[in-house]
Amino acid sequence: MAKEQYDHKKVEEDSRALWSQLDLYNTDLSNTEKDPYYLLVEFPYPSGDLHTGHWYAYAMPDIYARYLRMKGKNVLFPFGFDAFGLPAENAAIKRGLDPKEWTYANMDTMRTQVKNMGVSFDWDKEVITCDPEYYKWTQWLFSKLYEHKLAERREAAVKWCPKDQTVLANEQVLNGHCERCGTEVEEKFLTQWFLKITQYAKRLLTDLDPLPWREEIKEAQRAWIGESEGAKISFPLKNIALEDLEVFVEVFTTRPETIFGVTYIVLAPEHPLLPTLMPAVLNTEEVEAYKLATTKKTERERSENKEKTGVKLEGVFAYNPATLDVVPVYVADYVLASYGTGAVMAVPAHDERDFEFATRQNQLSAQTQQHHLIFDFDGVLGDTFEKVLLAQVAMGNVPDIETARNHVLNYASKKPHHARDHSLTPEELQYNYDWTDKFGEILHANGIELFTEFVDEIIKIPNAKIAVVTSGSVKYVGPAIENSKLNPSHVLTFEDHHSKEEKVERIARDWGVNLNEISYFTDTKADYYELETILDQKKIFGCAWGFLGADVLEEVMPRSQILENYSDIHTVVKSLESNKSAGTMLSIKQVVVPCSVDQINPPQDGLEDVKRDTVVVHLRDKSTGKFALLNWHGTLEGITTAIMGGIEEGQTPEEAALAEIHEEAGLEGVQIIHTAPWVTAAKYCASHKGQNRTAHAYGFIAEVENLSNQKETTEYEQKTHTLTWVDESEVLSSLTPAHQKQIWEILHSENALTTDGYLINSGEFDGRDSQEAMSDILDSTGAERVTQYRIRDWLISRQRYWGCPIPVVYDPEGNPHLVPAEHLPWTLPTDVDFSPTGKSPLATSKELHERVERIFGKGWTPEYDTLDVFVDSSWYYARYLDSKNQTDFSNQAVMKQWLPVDRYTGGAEHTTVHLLYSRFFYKALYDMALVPTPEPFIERFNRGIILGPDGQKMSKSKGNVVNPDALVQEFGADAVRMYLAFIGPYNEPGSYPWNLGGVESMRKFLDRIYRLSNKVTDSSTTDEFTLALGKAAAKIGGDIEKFKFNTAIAALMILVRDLESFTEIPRTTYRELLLLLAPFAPHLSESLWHVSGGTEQSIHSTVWPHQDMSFTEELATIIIQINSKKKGEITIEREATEETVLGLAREIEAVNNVLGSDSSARVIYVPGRILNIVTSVSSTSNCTTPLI
RNA sequence: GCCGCGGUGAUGAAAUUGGUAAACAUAGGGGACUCAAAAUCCCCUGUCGGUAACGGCUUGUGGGUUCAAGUCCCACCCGCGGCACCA
Repeated sequence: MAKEQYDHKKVEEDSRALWSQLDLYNTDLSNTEKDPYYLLVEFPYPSGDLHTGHWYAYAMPDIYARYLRMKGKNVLFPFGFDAFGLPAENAAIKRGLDPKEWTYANMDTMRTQVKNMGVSFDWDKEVITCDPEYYKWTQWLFSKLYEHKLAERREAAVKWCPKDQTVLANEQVLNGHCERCGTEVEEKFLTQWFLKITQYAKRLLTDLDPLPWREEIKEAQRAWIGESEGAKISFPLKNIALEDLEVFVEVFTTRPETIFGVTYIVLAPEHPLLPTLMPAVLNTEEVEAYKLATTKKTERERSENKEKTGVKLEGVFAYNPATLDVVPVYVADYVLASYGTGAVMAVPAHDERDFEFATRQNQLSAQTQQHHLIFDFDGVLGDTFEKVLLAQVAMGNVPDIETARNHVLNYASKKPHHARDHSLTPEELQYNYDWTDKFGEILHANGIELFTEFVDEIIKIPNAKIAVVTSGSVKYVGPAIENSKLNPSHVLTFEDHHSKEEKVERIARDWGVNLNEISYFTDTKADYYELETILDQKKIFGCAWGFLGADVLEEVMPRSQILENYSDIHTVVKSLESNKSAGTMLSIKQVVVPCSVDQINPPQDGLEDVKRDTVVVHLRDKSTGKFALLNWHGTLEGITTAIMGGIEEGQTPEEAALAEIHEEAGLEGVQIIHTAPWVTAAKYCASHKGQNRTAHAYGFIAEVENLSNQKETTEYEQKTHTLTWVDESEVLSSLTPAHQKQIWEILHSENALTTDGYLINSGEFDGRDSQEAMSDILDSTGAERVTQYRIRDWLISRQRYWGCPIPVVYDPEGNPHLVPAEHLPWTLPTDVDFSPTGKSPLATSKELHERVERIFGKGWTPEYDTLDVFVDSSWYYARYLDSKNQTDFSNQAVMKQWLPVDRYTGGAEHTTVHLLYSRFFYKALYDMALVPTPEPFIERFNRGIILGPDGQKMSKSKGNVVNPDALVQEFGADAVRMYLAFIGPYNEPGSYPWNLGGVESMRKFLDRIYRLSNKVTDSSTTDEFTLALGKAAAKIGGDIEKFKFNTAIAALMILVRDLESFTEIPRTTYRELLLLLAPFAPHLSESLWHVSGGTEQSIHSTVWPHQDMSFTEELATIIIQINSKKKGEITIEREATEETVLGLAREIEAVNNVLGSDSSARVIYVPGRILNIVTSVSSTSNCTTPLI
């Protein structure tokens, strides 16, 4: 009589002894009779302790390995150690241990622990990367890569971990921190070894597509490789005199079609061209300071600082090959030196980052350079003069206005002379002013009003320092100044003989500002000419205030525009500068118009396409905050839009907007408060005109003070639409046409416009689709189409000790040479100082130096760096196939049979590091005909993470670590394995909190199977048992193949529960149950196998029960539904006809009622599944109990 | 921000790929055996109404397609993961 519980310690010991005696898992790789299957787990770093994660990593694939063997496969399931790495070295530094001894001792411990899990690894194939037998071949493969120009030594900016005192590969830097220790990485410029993974970027990408991996793994790799299609465009550079510098900046862009919108060029601070350009740069100090500041910043600081910084290269310009414009050149660290060409063409209108930079740059220049305003009226105002002249006529001093004007012109003819010749004495000048004296009193009377009005506006300009310059005619302006809001500090008084130069210099001195920070408003042509030689032309604002030279000054800025805008100096500057691309302010020029197609009236084929300019105005009622919308009637019934209409000939968009508000809403006195930054378009068919239209829309937000003086609109307007007011939050959802929604969104966006559309402001390409025109634009600019990758070459040098020595030596001239194959393995010296100094520990080895000189000659020196450990692990799966081979890295014949790996399981953290490196390495070997296939792994499963019972990641500091050893002691290895298998699906990226009761419940389940042996008899099996076993075997087998161990165990539980309901179980049935249990609980199943049968053979070398197909035809449960609600069920042969089922279903009262009362009832029958009766008659009657 | 994956009871999770939602467990409740406890066995356990038979509702939210939707389509919300100034 069996006991209640099994003795897991004895069971496990006995089983292990048997397996070792039978040498069960030593795979014969040369066996060609059985189908080979290569199951690979990521080999561990020998840290010395085995935790829950290791159990999960090895015991789960073991279920599959055991299952596959039972299915008759020749399974290779090898194990080894990724034994080079920092912890060994740190143990050496901290505790004075020998890294080698420490590592080998840890491996001994881990081997025992792994064996206690009952994992069926083939230890015979074991690989240890720090073993010279292994790293000899790592070195040999490195040599091959070097010979094929895939390994290269070069100087580059590299990531440096100050804590680990070594460089890191890009893949080992997470968010600017060292992946291993979390220390913030620094940037250094060093000569290091690289593997040219970038050459394989394209193939790593395309070969990914057919792999049956989970999408998130493939996506992660794709993102890491980061392919983008674009073009390289060359911009010639010019100096301040716009002479060619014979230097070209090449930029990379993915949107070459926006080249007409380029307003500046940006170079990365590390751009190699920069030193060449410096002689042409005027502000060298500023540029050097910026470069220094950025190189001091860490990568993290650079990207954390959201504000984009940069400096302009004064005196250097780039020539846009498309627009033939000259644009400024900046140095800014938002451009990365290591990507593309390290330079970009900035299109602020259509690129988010350029937009940010340009906006910020414009804000800065507005702040720093527009603060000092000078208004110089020379004492006379043009409009005043007109009034004065009229007054003179009226008073009879002159007969007519013509005569009056001639007096004035006579005066004026002397003015330019006096302005240029400052040798005139005040006495001499006095003569010229006699004429003006005559007008003095009248000026006094009439001039004040206009001046005061002007000053009132000027004074509102925020943060502006204002000076009003008066001159000899101060006696006329003086009273005006007194009458205005100006105070004495606003006024500087000069004599007429003072030149403009003197004036400006004094202003600068008195205010303590730079000349280039002064903006000058003047009113005369003469002043303008003279100022030109002193001030930057762009800072002079002629406003045609004076009565002369209006023609010239109006060209600079029309007076009407000044009047319109002078309350906002930023607007003045912006609109002025947008006309001059080389100005201080960066223009933001839209070249792509997003275009939507009207859904209700789409354009029709064969009609003429007419362009039309329209306005779309969102009118806001200031008192309620509601917005006006139009509900259209007639043919446009159901459409809701904002106020809208066409722009008539000669109208500005603003004028049109105000006119439409008047027409459609009957409102006046409306203010435009916001203008959409971008023009959008819609295509539709104007069927009444028989034409297709492309409507450009200028969006506006306008505001109305009050609705009290709203007037009736015309009858026509009233008929076509109704005006409604809605809350701001409802506007977007109320608008019906997509284009209207788009305008609303653009009115509220402060971003660049990154969508596609058609081109404007693009010369000959205007009107063409931006995507379609791209290739023609490329051709016209002589651009080169290129594909760029984000991935960088793999930096493999490490300034550490415990790694594979790079098999390179340097001749006395410093040139690298491979260590010849006969000297491999190029062994790691032992006489070294481990302490991390930033220099490689190998440099301290006397033995290494002597070895090099002995072999290669005097003056030759060794390479001191060791290889990144990821090189070691990039090919270990090939070594498993012939791990003891002395003459080759593996075995070609065996590789041909066994590679690629059929299924590779591991952690998600290796997706972009180990997995990508391995694929690259393997492809490189494939190209050298060293491995048989281009991809190393057919399937890749990333396992989930086991969390602590608190749902947090297990860590010693949190005290939530589950120790598997203690659980194994108490419940046995099989229970721990099964609990892990049951916790959830393995091949999903989830995470599972450890449930403390879980292992115990699994143990109880195992005990139930153990106790079931009490019921075993030698009676022969019945169909019932055969059917149940067959079903379970198929289900469990299928689930194991999919790594859905949780549902496999559920099926096993159901089987056990069913068997428990019998008082007697046939021996064959019980033994088949044990077979199904074997992959999950290898020890217990082995033990029970022998107890119940007495065979000498291991259960793990027997065959998985197959489902007897003659028992698969079974009854099906058919669900009877009325209107898709379950009313009962019928168990019947799977193939039963509709009539049969319906006949039986009639016995359900509800069904019968329906079929009796509703002759139109429809019946849907899916054989083996469902019978659904669809009726409009409600089946209120209660249904009877289900039938058989 | 972009990309990917996901969202189902108190919890881990199932669901023949469009066909009985919640299998199998854990936790909880009740019972049997026992002087008692452990062990073992049995029953209940999505939610609302009802003593019950039974009925209504329910797979993040809102729509849609369909005889039928956790599963398909559209919009949105939330969580996790990857990339992130990559032009």
